[in-house]
Order: sequence, then structure tokens, then C-alpha cells
Amino acid sequence: MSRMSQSLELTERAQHLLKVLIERYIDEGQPVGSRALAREAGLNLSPATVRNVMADLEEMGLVTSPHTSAGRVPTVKGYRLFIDSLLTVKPLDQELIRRLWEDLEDLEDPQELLETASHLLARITRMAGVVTLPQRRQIAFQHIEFLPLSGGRVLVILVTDDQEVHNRIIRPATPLTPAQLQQAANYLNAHLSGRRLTEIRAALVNEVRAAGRELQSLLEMAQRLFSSEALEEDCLVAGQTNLMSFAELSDWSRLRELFEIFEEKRNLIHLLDQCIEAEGVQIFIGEESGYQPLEQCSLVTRTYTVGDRVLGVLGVIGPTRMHYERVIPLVDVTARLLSTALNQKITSPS
Amino acid sequence: MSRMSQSLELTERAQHLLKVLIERYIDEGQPVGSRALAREAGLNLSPATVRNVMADLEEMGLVTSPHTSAGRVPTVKGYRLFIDSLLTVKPLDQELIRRLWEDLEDLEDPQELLETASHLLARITRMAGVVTLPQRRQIAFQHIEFLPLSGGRVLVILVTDDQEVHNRIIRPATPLTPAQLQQAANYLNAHLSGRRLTEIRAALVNEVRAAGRELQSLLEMAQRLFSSEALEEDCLVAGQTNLMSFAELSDWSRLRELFEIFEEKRNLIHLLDQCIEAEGVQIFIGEESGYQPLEQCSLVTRTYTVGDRVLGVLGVIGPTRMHYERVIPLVDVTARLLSTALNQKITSPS
DNA sequence: GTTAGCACTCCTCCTCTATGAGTGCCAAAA
DNA sequence: TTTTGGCACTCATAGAGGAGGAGTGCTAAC
Repeated sequence: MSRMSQSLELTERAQHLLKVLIERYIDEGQPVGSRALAREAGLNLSPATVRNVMADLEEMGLVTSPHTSAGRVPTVKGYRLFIDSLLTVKPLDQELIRRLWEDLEDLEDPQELLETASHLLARITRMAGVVTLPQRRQIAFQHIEFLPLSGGRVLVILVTDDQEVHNRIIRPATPLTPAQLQQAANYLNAHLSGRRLTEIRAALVNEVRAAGRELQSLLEMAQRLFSSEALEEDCLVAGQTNLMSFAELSDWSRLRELFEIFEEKRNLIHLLDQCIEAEGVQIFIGEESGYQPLEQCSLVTRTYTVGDRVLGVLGVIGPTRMHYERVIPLVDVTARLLSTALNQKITSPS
Repeated sequence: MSRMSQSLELTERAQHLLKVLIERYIDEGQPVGSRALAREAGLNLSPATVRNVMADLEEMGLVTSPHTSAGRVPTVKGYRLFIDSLLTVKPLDQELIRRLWEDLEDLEDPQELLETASHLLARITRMAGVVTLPQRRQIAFQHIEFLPLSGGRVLVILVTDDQEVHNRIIRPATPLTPAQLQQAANYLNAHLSGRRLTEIRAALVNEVRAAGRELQSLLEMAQRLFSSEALEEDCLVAGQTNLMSFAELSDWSRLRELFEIFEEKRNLIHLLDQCIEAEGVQIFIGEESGYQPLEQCSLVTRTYTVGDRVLGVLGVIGPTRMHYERVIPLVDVTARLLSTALNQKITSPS
């Protein structure tokens, strides 16, 4: 009974029809009518029967029609069901995996590694690739070096245990001799190595009090160095222009809003930060992200790690109407490969 | 006689009318008709007279009409004449200059300085701001430092005399002790300080031959470090999305091409590099740039310097229909302020 | 040299209509 | 009870036709 399916369960048939509908919609981008669906579904049903099912699906909020005499289009809820329980994920081509690995394995610089990863995602999906830089609060201090510059300024070189290098120029209140700088570096390297940046920030407050006169000024400097502002989150975006080819984003003001979140990255970073908790591949469909400019977009992400620590997130942004069955495994594999590559850098033989 | 003006010279009146026409077109974005122009010009001319002049201007290629019954629109040649000899540049508001300087003076990091400059240009003009990073071939080696990392890898920190810091991780063929690294750094600092990076690249070839065994491997490394690939040109772009508001760029595919040159920066860098030769403010109008995606855009640039060396270029990209009388002085002043700020970093009291 | 007049062009906007895709509902068939 | 064919209905889309208007070039008069 068609009324029955409205309550809780979807019949096998309704599920199958929904699946075929969404697959076709993803392919064509046009609302799918009952005639076409009946033909495509391979169930030997008449369009009229399909229409009945569609009415049920619509009542459950899984599909809508843009207007009375158009076919049906999946809703966010429909996509959700599709992805969670109907999707047949295509395993990634081995050849493609090999090529991905080739592009990543030789890169020494972690920054370059992240850049390449986002570009690969963008190029393969023809959508936008995103990667967050390693979360500062996750990474640990490894080594610091002070280099005196002209004008009493000091170049601070901070190496963190994800093998990233951070530079910062500071100007201490009172000038310091090279010897003092060396002493300070030794001190910090001895005392802080291996500890998280966030811990250090807290610890430094006490150190400043305890330290001798000449170190005082330098420690205050270091404090500023570890302040949250100096170690801001950031992310990389590649292939934004790919998104201009999609008809569903061709609304003028929408597209502008979308590109603004790529330029003013704050919101994007915040959104990606939310994905860092998830295990496996995380998907936000349309409005699920909570960001109005991404209403028409989906975000597919996965975390990347070093050892057992989650460093950041990588993923793809594209129209809700994307080939999830391809994108999901691609994001999955790329994140794994990136993790492997990063691990290699850090644990490679001495 | 109107036929006369066709040959070489433009009458006073024709020049004035062209000026008013372009000013009005820049303001309104609509083709300017003879009636409106006659009113606006303040010369007590009838529309018919204006039409005669317009016909002359059209014959000289300074204006065109999109179709028979539209008004006139300036051509590139028209803009050129306008900018070169008709434009009355508005001097920049002192208050604005003060605010610009406030935003720039406190920044320690040159990179940050450049970023801020491009953002300021974008925000004030509501168009796109661009800055090239300092030209590698212009900057000189100041200091190098080697930091041993795990896995036999070495972090190279290269400070150049524009106070930029470049990091690079390399993996020498044979492992090196910290002492050897220190020795190598001393050697390089003693021998190469103050010399241009391009010179160094050449010089290193000989050094490698002359050097002792243990240095050999490190010098080869350094050679790779100074290779052109490692010191690639780059540029920063800000406010690209501002360009989406302009009606004349609202052609779908055009806009996409435009954004592609911002993403794949190579062409943009190449174009900006051409501006580095020019003294004062350099302007490319529409097709003058030679880049098809910039057909509808103008580029206003000026070099920035440290001492007497030209380091790079900064500027604004927007529709040809832009308020040159404001943009030109803004670019001019911003480039000067940026130069001053950079100079301060380098020559400030020790 | 300048101007008024006039015919002409051509873009823009509006309305109207035909077309067709797709629907919901109902009654008959399975 | 489920499925199906039939039918009236809705509504987006495209195209034709026409009115309106802005602006032009040309010519003849000032």
C-alpha cells in the first residue's frame, strides 16, 4: 500500500526508484520525469505507477519538483539517504592510485605536499580541492633558532614536528647579542622540545617570571611568537574556477558569495575544522554545512594524520549534484596517501 | 572644418567632448548619446553639432557605437588618448594616505607587507589588487643557515637582503654531521654574502669543482637550492571577487577565463614582469596587455623599490571602465609607501 | 560652421500564443 | 489491493509580432 511507505520504511522498490532517479539527475542535471524513470529503472512499471511512488517520496521529503509540470529532483534528505544507504561506491582505479602516489611521494616540503594534494583533487574531480594546514594545537614544538638581523630585529625559525617551518620576524624591546640569542635558543630547545604549542603558550607565562634578567625580554618575545594570532589556521584551495562550469551555480550573486568564502577563508576554515572530529569520509550536503553560500554545494572530506594524530582535513567542494560514488573513494585514498607521505618524512631512516 | 581634424590634430573642442564622453561613460557604463553629451559638455552646442564631432572621433578610431542607434563608447585608443593627455588626476586625500601608511608601517614581515598592500588596493578600489613578490634576480644573498632534521634531511634557511626568509628542505646524497653543516654555512656566508642570487647560481658551478671532498655534497645541494625552479616568481592577488560586480565582465566564459589567470598565475606574473621596466605608473588598457582574458580589463601598475633597486610591481586590475583619475594616484602612492616601508626594515638603526 | 528637421535603424520590452513535458486523479483492469 | 491507461490541467519555454524610444546620418536652412 502506498500509504504505508509514508510512515517509516521505504519499500525495496521505492528505494530503487530513488536511487535511479538520483543517479540520473546527477548525470543529466534535469528534473527526472515518470516516463524516463519508468524506462530507466528496468522494473517493467508504467509511468503511472512510478508517479504514485514519486508522490510518496515527495511526501517523505526525499524529492521535490521545481514546479508542477517538471520532473522530480532530489532534496538534501534524499541525497542523504542515497549516500548513507543506497550508494554503490566505485573502488578507485589502481592505475589512478599509482599515479596519485607518484605525484606525492617525492615531495620533501610538507607545504608543497598539501598544495599538490589539493591540486590533484581539483584536477581529477573538476571541482574545487581544499586542504587545511596542520592544526596548530595538534602539532608540537621541535626546534627553534634565532637569527639576528639588522636593526635589532630577530628572525625566529620555528620547526614543528610535522616538519613544517615557520618564520617570523620580531623586534625585542631591548637589543640582544648573538650570544644571548644562542643561549635563549638552547634554553627553549632544551625545555620545550616535544611539547604542544598550546601547552607552551601556557607554560611560557610562568617561565617569564622564573627566568633571569637577560632572558626576560626574549621570553616575552617567544610568548608573542606562540600567541594564537601568530599561529593562525589556514587552508589551501585549488580549482575554484572549475565551479563556474556548473549550471546550478550560475546564479550571479550565489557564485559571488561562493567565491567570497574562498577569498576570505575564515568561514571555510571554520567549516573544515568541524570535519576534523569525524572518522572516515565526512559529507556535508547543501545546507547541512550551515553556510548559506554553500547551499547548492556539497563538501566531501577526510582527515589526514601523522602517526595517530589527526593533523588536518582534505576534501572536495562541488555542486550537490556530484558523482559521490567517485569522489568519496578519491578523497578517501588521497587522504591516506597524503598521510603516508607525511609519515614517511618524519619517521624515515636517520 | 571637421574634415581637417581627421588628419592629425584634434580640435580643443573635440578633445573636450571626448573627455566628457569618457568621463560620463566611466560613471554610467552606458553608451553616451549626442543629446546627453551636448548638455553635459557645457559648450552650448546643439546635439547635431556634437554628432558631427562624434563622427570625426569615430573615424579616428577613438569611439565606436555598439549598434546604429546607440550612443558612443570609447575605444582602447580613445582611453589611451584620454589617459595620456586629457586626464585630470585627483591628488590623493591626505587622510587616506595617512591611513594607508598606518596600515603598512608596523608590519615586520615583508611578505605580510605585500599582502596588506594588495588587500588595501583591492578594498579601496573595489577591484582586484596584485603584487609580485620581489624578483629573485634582483635580490641578493644575505645569510644562510643549515638545520639538521631527522632522516638525514636538512632544513635550509635562506635570508635575502629584502629581508625575506626562504625555507627549503633538502636531502643530501651523503649524510652530513652538524659540524659539517656549520662549516658549510660559514663558508657560504663568508663567500657569497651580498651577491645576487643569479650570480651565485653561476658561481656555484665553479665552487663545486674547487671545494674539498666533504663540502662537495653540500655545495651541490646549495646549487640545487639556488636553481631557478626553487626560486620561482610568484604574485599575490586580492579582491578578485570584486570583479564579479562589473556588468561588462558578466559574460560567463569571459569571467571564467579571467579567474583562471588568477588561479594559474603564470600568465599574470609574466604580464606583471613586463611592467617592471617602466618608470612611474604603467597602464595597460584592454587588449594592450596582449592577454585575451584581459580584453575587457585595464591594469594599472607601479614598481616598488628598495634603495635604487626595483624589486617588484604592484597594481590594480579592473574593467577598462575604471576611475583612472583615482586609481592612478592610489597605485602611485601605495607603491611609494610600500617602498618606504621596505626600506625602513632594511636600513633601520641597529 | 552650426542647427533644426526628418527618416531610419535597431534595441528593448511587452504581450500573446503554441508547444510540450509532466503532473494528479479517477476509473478500469489485473 | 495494486497497477495501469486515460484525461484534464499546469506551467516553463520559445518564438512571433508590435509598440516605444533612443540615437543616428543626412540634408537643407540659418
